[in-house]
Amino acid sequence: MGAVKNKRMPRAVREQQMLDAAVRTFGQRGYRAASMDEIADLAGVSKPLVYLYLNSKEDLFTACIRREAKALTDAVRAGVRPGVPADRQLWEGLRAFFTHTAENPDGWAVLHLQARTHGEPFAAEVFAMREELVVFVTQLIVVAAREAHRDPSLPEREVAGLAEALVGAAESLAAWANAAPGISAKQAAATLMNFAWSGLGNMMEGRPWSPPPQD
Amino acid sequence: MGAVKNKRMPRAVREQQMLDAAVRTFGQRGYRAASMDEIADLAGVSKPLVYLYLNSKEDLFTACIRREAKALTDAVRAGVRPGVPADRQLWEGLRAFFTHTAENPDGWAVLHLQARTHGEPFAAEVFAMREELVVFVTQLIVVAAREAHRDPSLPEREVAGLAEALVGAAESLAAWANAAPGISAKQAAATLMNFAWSGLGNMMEGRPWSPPPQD
Amino acid sequence: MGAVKNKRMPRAVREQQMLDAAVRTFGQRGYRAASMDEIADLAGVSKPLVYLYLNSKEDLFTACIRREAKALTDAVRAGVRPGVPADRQLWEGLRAFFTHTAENPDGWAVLHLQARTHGEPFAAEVFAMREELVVFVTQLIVVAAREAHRDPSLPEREVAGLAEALVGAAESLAAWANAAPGISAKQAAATLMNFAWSGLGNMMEGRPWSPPPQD
Amino acid sequence: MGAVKNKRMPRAVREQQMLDAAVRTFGQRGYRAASMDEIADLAGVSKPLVYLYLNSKEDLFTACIRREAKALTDAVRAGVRPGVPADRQLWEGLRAFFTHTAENPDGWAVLHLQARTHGEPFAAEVFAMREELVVFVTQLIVVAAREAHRDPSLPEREVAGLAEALVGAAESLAAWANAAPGISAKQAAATLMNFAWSGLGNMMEGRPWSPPPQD
DNA sequence: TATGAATGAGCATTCATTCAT
DNA sequence: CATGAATGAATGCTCATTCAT
Repeated sequence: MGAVKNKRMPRAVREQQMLDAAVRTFGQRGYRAASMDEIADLAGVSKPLVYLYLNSKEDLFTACIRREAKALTDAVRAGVRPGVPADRQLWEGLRAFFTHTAENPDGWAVLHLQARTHGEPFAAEVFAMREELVVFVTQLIVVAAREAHRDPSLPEREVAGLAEALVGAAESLAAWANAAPGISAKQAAATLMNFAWSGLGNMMEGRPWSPPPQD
Repeated sequence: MGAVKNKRMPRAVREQQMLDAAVRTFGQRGYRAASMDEIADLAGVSKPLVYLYLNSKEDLFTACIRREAKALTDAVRAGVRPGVPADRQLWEGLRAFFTHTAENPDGWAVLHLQARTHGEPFAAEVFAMREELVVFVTQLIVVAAREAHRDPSLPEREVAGLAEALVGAAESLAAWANAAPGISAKQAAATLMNFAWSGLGNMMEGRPWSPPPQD
Repeated sequence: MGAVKNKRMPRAVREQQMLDAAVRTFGQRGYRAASMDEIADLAGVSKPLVYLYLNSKEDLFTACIRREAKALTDAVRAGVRPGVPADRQLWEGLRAFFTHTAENPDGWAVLHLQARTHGEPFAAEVFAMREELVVFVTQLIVVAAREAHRDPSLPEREVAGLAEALVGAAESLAAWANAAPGISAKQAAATLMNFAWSGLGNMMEGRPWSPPPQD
Repeated sequence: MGAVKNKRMPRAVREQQMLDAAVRTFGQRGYRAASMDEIADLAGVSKPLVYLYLNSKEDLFTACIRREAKALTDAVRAGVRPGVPADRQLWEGLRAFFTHTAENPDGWAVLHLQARTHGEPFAAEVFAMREELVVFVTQLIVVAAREAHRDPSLPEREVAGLAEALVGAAESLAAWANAAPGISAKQAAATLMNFAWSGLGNMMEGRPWSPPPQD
């Protein structure tokens, strides 16, 4: 078995152990390739107990997705201070995002890779979380436009596309930063922030965005 | 069966039929959920013939990935005219990319969703293709910097990260454009080009990148 | 849960509650399909308590069979007045039989359908009850023959067969009367009594048996 | 394995072997207690082949019911000569019925015990067969009444009840004759015919029905 | 070139039953 | 008197893969 067998634990604790094991297994093997046997084993319990508490493989997977989605959005929200300027908020959010995904690779794999590839119901769960992030970014873009004292002339659909592109780039970079050794969460965030805020054209004109000195 | 049964066809033709069926099935059901039965049926042949020609499910999946990866990179390359300025080349590449993925949703699903989620060997195949695109973009960035008559002061790793972010954003937008009705490949390309070249900051200062008029 | 949870009840009462729940569940789902979980739940107790009182699923099923068998034979016996003529006794017994089975469909299902279909030990229990009824009917036939002032010329084995046929017909009609709406216990008893006493031949000669007027 | 392994048989043959094994297993163990493993083993094939040919346990059971029901009704029909008088036809039908059930105890157990106890869909299958027999008997009763030159004064529902009782008695006696050693199909048929045609009352008056001498 | 016949191995799920309190 | 926590052992079903023709 994969864990020390602590017998007779309260239900809530056992459930978390099971979710831990499930996230790890789903993240590494994939939804279909992960077997309930392996998950139960890794959690240090028998299979029937997993079913007693979490009903089915589908329900277990959904529970994993929900837990990890909440953990990620909570982490991003907790990393952003509401009062500061929009670009600053974006920067903080990105840092929190890259930090969390780096620290929870299996959870991130479940959300980013597995949940989207195994049927509507699961994809819908991640989609909801993703929308939260997209909305958050969209608002920041709008606020930033207002702060720049310019016409908020960007049409709505355009803004949606930009937010989508930004979130997509972040998701992609998270995998890149995890794979490439020596890329810290901070570096990943800086790269993306630069790209998003200044654009390639500007950067090459020697006018990059630069992170606040104390970060 | 899914196709008219034409007996005794040359091997090359049969293989393409099988790959067509496989890409469609893998793209829609996922690697594990796709059964060899369904693929053989959809291809209009018996299962043993599939094995005779393509050896195993893994090999078949790999063959799908390779074919679709080649088709995508070929499409991008074919869409870019070598002589033109770097930003123009980038724009053309993005258009070709979004057009191809929109026209081959199953192939794109195989590459973007399935291949990365089912183990190292398959992920490595897509990774190779992705690298081709990243390298292509990286070169464009370097050339653009040179064309801007500036020091290539961007450190190499930084450039790699930018290219990565751009490709990631493109991949993400491909899914978005496919899902949202009414978003054309051209619109998606424009959104991303604007975002990448000018950056959010510039765009809000009223200095967006704008596509060449004749496109 | 299926019943109000009254804590701390005397054992005898709890046992009856469990048997009630078990008869209902076994009767409706069948022996194998009935789960101890469902029975315990319907009885409003925890599973270990069911095991504490009734030992095992087999024992529980046996207890159900015995209780229902006794209830049925008691009902038949109670419905028959000893002093009256044999055909009259048979008529009273049939009425009691059809009335009881109509009022206890789950119990009757346990005896007639479930107990006989799930292995020797259970079938033997019902067989014993059935024998009681067959013996009762056999005696009535013998007495009737004597009352008719005829030689008891019917050989013993023949009489046994007749009783068997009568009981079998009754069992079959019980299901029929329960299924067909509008067939009362009395009607079912009359149909069978007529059939058994007069026979088809006689009935068609216009000489049916007729029930006593006051019934 | 339970049978000699003859490899590579045509599908139709294998299917019959599987049905043979299934009828035997279902008849002896019951629907739920019978395992697909045991059936496959007894048929001398692997489980997947059983599923390939018969789809599911439910479908397999249904196939058994249909085959055995058809065999039984065919046997009864084949045993009855259309031209002869009604009581003679009934007698021939009963003989064929008892002979067939005695020769196919497992098939009879499937129909009489198992199919009726495991859910509506299965019960409906047997019900259909039973109805055929009931209709057959009902017609015989009507014809007999006409042949007796009497008013067909028996109301329709009454006749239905009589036919039901007769078939029920036959079913019950089939089990009895199978269980009691030394009771031949002919004896069982005679007992029932006597009971049904003459009635207990008549028999005790010394006026039994008697089988045609040549039988 | 092509296929009907066949299987070993694995997987999600359920259930009767017991232990510790 | 009563229960929450836990499991060993099946069971129905599917799938990738091969053999004989």
